[in-house]
Amino acid sequence: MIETGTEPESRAERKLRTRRAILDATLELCSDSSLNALSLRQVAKQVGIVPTAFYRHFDSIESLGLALVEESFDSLRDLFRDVRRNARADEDIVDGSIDALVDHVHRRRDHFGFIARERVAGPRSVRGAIHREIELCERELATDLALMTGTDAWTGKDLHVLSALFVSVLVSTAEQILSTTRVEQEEQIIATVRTQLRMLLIGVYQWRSER
Amino acid sequence: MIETGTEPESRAERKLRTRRAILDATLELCSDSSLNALSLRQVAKQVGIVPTAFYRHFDSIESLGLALVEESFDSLRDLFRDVRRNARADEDIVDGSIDALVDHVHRRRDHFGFIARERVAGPRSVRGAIHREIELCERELATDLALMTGTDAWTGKDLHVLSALFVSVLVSTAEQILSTTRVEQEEQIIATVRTQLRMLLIGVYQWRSER
DNA sequence: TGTACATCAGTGAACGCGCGTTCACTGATGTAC
DNA sequence: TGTACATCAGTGAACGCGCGTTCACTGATGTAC
Repeated sequence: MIETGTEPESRAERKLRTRRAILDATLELCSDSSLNALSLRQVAKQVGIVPTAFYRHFDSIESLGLALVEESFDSLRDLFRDVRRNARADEDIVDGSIDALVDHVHRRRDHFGFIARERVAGPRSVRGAIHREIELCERELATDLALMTGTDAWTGKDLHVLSALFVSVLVSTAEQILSTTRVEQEEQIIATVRTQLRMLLIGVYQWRSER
Repeated sequence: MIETGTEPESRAERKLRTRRAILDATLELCSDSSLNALSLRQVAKQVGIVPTAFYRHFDSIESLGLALVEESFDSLRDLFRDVRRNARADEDIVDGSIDALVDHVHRRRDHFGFIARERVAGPRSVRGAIHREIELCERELATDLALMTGTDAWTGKDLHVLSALFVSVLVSTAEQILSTTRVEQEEQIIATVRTQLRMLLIGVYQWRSER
């Protein structure tokens, strides 16, 4: 059979495309509220399918939310991977990390906003899934930090504490970036977090864990 | 007229009591979701009034939300006042601040949870009101920090940056405390933030602003 | 290659229900004289 | 103090609408032979 650019989709391909459309419609529709305030019918309408067709793809808005947690954390892990790469290559770990953060938040506003909102206001199961994912990120970052600091001055516990602090600051910064649209305000947010991380780094360089 | 314990309420008193009941019912009903997912009828049912009676007290769920922002930030300012008092009196500023935080979050779980959720997932006007209030808190804290550090080593800008960092860490800690019910987990959260603040303080003591 | 049957994404009608808001009302409380 | 009237928090019926979910269905795609 001759392959052409306008090959008709298989049934599986079409289904996947509708599923994708549902995920995208949901991210758009709950972009300034929580999944709890979103109805299945709103999603179906936005996608252009009849409400009952929704059930061919997800059991409920809640299980759709769990799928979105997974793909949102793929974006967040992309960010962490870039931070790690910048930390190895670049001259300045602070600037490199902030650049990666800003870049990824801009590129996937939808995913980062979704995590920020559902983390505190989503359905219970979605909140739980997000908390587990964040803890995973903290542990992963702690492992990376161990390689950077050496194990002489830092206990594993303190590494996790520091990792959690970094994550807090990054989450908070991401939330601030998401809540502004003015460029000059964003630049100020970035300048602020840059200084904050530098203050923090001074403490980090001097720190010796109690044993 | 002789005052007795069972004096009949005036019309104004009764109205105030219903208003209070509406505010309390709302805090309870949206304790694990956003105002956007809450209906006027649910609130009325919980209070024990007919749905239309709601309008005698508030225009909409949204304006009710703005009233709750005000009273929630009264609780948050109480916390800040206690932190300030502990900072003056106590031996250790870190322990004192954390004690005050934990105490206030426990006492007004409803208010702190409300701020945490509506800050990111509430109606636009409510989010705006919360952001303004948080900025006010940061500025107030920056003024206090100026008195503690002296103005020789710190610019006003850096004081605000540091203040914002403290607020970020406190907000993040409050959110973690709110999302757990297990005592041992809470103790770990507290131990973590204690170490985080100590790391940060090392940086703070060494910091000299660029001029 | 052609045919007969199976699969299944999406349809459309129907259900009972809770929604926000309107309206005219009731009756206890408050006020003016 | 007593009376006549005003105020207003709360009532209850009614409205049109969107909700989640059920069910039997359609018709294009996929598969077995």
